[in-house]
Amino acid sequence: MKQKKPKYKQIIDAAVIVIAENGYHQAQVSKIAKQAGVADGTIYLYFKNKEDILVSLFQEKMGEFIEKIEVEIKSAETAAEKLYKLIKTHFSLLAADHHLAIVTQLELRQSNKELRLRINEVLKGYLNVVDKIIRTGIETGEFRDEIDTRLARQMIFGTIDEIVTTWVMNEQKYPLSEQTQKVHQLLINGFAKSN
Amino acid sequence: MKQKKPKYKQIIDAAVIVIAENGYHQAQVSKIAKQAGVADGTIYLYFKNKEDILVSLFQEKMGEFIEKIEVEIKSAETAAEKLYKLIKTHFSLLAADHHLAIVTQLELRQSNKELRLRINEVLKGYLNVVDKIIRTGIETGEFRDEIDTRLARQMIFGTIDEIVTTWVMNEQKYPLSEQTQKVHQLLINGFAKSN
Amino acid sequence: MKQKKPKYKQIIDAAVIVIAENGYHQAQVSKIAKQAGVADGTIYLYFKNKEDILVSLFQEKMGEFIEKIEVEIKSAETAAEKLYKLIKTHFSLLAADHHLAIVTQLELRQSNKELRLRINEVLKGYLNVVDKIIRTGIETGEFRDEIDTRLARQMIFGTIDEIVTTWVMNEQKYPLSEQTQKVHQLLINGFAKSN
Amino acid sequence: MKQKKPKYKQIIDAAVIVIAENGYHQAQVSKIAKQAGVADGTIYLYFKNKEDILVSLFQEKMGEFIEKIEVEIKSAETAAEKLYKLIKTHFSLLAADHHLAIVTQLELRQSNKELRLRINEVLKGYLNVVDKIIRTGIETGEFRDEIDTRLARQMIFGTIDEIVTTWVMNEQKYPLSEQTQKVHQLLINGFAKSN
DNA sequence: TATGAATGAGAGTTCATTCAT
DNA sequence: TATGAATGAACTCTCATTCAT
Repeated sequence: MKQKKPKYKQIIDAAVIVIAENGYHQAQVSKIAKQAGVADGTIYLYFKNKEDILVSLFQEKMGEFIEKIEVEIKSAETAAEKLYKLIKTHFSLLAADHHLAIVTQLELRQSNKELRLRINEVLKGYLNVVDKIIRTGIETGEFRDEIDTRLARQMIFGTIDEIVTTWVMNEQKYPLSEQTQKVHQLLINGFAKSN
Repeated sequence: MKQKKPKYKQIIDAAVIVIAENGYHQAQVSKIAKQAGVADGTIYLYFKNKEDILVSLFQEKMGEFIEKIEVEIKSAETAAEKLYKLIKTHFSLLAADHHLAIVTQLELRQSNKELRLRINEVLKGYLNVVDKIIRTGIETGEFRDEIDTRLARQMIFGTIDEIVTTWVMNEQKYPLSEQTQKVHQLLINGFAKSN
Repeated sequence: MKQKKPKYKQIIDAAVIVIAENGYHQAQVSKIAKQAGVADGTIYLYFKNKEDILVSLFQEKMGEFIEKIEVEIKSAETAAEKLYKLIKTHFSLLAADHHLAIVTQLELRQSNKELRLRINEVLKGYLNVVDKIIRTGIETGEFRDEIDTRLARQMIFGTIDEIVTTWVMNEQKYPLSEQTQKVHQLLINGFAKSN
Repeated sequence: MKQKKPKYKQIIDAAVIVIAENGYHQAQVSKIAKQAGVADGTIYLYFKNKEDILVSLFQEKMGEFIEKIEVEIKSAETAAEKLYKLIKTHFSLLAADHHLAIVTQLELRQSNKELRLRINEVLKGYLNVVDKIIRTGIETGEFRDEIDTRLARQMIFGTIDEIVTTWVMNEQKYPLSEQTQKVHQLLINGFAKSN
């Protein structure tokens, strides 16, 4: 059913806008339909239910997100460089789409436990990319080999996520990308062998 | 005035249990009242409205949380030790109260933006404690002095929070406290001067 | 938008019945919906809220009321005859619709001040009709020209209203229309030039 | 039980003030108690329930009202003069107590049917005074003897009541007493034999 | 495919009254 | 007499989803 027809993307984009501008709990299906320029009932020709819109939204956007990050990372040689590219791309992509930043950092977190579990499923793709960088770093000897991959991944994701969330909550007043260097330094120091 | 009468705490403790066991959106006032052993109307003799219960809950619990952490930290000499104590106490307190862990890591985050802003106000007390440790570390020369305090604080909080949340989402299957040493190592490496 | 669709009138008629039979404070929206044969939510497709049902009810019914009275009055020549028709039509219309009589004389008066102010707005249409009769009478020389129009209008409306209310409170045990002649006589004597 | 102790009157006067200033539906028992300077529970030592406060209020005030009117009327010779005194006193007493005017003309009418029936019981005392004047007028030959006493009484009461209510609704902007002469004229013309 | 009118379940909060002190 | 903490019943309105057209 869920075909990648124009209307499918149209509805998802409408959902991002409506949620960003009205907040999660004020994003009624009828509002999304209106924003998308379709009737309420039409939504249900493309999505099973409201939750399905949100999960699909996250899948679509996170899919693009991961794709772009993987492209960037490929061109990097060392694990440290790859981590740098990951942070930079993560920051850039969200800084470039304010609506999306609000939706992923603030609004979608208000969803119930069940929906958040499904979102976490999608998030695993991102976390796998992080894991790969860490393992690469250990294999190449850049990172200390007693590092616990899961903890390292949680540190990377937790740090980046917290920084972006604070930035969104402060209404994106300062440039996010400029923090890349420092954040990268802090994280790398945590992993790297001391020389 | 909202005095710390027995019934006040009784209702807050009931709220923690009800929210943890039923989820944020299924935690009706009547359920909390029943759990607390009072009539629905009695709730409103101690709290202005439902939101007030939740903010008060967070204030009370976070207050105790910060108090206990500050006691532990005082007895530590170095900034590194203080950070160790902070992580250990944070992990221990949540590991010791499964209900509270669920409520703070998962359920309370489903609240709307307004309530989350008020919760963030309370959270600032915790973040100030972290800040103090970082500044101490810089002053004593344990930490590199080019460290950005805000980013370091976000790294510490983001990392700890992500670890605890994952742990709660995995239904607290593995011991949290045992991670203290490794987490501390990762973070300290990020801050410490290399020798 | 509030179009005069069948369902709009259907709900208003249901409201009259429910309020007359249960009383103002026992006329829950769900009861009105049931009586109208629609779902609770449907009410809100046609009315903004409960108060809007009541104001609309009064507007609709008073609108018809005034229309019918104006038709009757037109065919009368003298001011005295016009007044006679007004009283007669007023009595007849309420005597013909017991439910409506109860609602307008007893139940709707229990509404709060704000709603009553809005009802009074609607009532002005009726009072204007009365005023016109009085002014006509003065102009044609039937009525004494030192008469204070406002007081005369208050006498006419106050008298009619009090008579109808008493009649409703006495459970409409005696025929209302038969009083027309006497009431008219009393009022006209108040206004007419003595010969 | 209902002894005329100071506290009994104290509570009734508090009720008048609270209802006048807050409106019928915002006049909670607790507010009346506070205004009277007693505890909520104390109210129930002097009144059976909330309705009893309102009926008693009406009884007390209407009692004084009738007493004063009867005193004034006694000194008048003709029925016409008696009617004049009645109107004048009615207007004066309400003009002298703005709170009471609001309560009797606007707020108490929002009570439910049952309470209004009990209030009407009390009102009968007033209506009897009116009746007596009418009968006197007929007996002395001042008034036409084909007059229907009930209708005449309804005309008198309806007219006066409507005038006072409009005056209260217009926030008592113009002097009420000055209308006495004209109102009296209108009514008397209705009843008097033409010469 | 597309529409949009209709559905109906579900919960926070107030306040008159009681009763142990 | 006097207190005031505690009680608990009661109701409007929203919004995801359906289905006849």
